[in-house]
Amino acid sequence: MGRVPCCEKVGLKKGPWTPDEDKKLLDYVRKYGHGNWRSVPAKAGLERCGKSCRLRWINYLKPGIKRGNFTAEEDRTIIQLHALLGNRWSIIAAHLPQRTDNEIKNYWNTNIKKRLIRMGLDPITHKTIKQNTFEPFGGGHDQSKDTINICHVAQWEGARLEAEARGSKLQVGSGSSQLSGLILSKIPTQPCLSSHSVSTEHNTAYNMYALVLATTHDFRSSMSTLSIPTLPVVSNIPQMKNTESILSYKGDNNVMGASSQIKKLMEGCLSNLQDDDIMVAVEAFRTARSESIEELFNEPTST
DNA sequence: AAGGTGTGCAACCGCGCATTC
DNA sequence: AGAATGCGCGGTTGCACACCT
Repeated sequence: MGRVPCCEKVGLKKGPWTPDEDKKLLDYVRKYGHGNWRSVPAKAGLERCGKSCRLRWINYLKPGIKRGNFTAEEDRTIIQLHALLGNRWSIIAAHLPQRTDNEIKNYWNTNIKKRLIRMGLDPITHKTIKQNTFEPFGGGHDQSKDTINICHVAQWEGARLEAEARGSKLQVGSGSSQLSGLILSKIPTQPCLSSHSVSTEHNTAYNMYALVLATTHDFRSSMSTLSIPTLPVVSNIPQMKNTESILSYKGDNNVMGASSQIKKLMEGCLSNLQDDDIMVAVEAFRTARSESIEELFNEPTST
């Protein structure tokens, strides 16, 4: 059975909202609150889908929304959080309280992404593009390069999942601001397979940051954020001798297979997470200062 | 001036998750 | 337990405007 549409779409208006519609929605929500969004259009006298009303309210009408140019500080926060979280716009937006996820997403796609590309950085991994070449499999590529890339992706994914987990926690968090030794750590460029020789380029250019949650202040590992005692499963990734065993690399070419495994195994760790971790990390991140990000902001924004 | 192209952004769509019944 | 429902998210689309030729 297919999914039932969120509302009866026949006869409903689509497209840009008029000032009159805005006023109706604004007046209604101010008076009664939105309650069940599906019922809002009828009650507010709008010929719109409830979903459309919700979107309009969240992205435009809700009080306290800041519009207009992003500040350099906001830019930094977005870039840093994106490096950690990927396209988790809602979580990123949670750290820019007056901005909406939609606005941040648009800003990323139309502005920051292009600037990163122009600088030769991959907007997804934030690595230099030339070292991030996932060539089509079976296309006469260098296997050792692929292996290294896989290791990097696995490291990256692990780090990202940790951060993401904290983001999720934050979203539903209770607001406690007690710190638990959260630090920011730079993941080194250490090759995962010692038998392979790795170019200096790989070693110097691969700067990946991750949030590290340590339950004690005894940070035994300065080598990798993924070697955290409280996250044993994740910590295994960089040391894996046989990456294919977890990545299903040749089987389905899907590195995300590792992510889902890690994700599942990490679930048990989430209960230890503290609120506000992300914000603390962002502050730490700002202090740590990624060279490439600094470079980005030294570059003129207009061409 | 007119047509083509690029850009930015608001809004839509479909999916997945959570909640309710 | 499972279907129905609602919400939120991320990806995508389409329109309006700016700029170029």
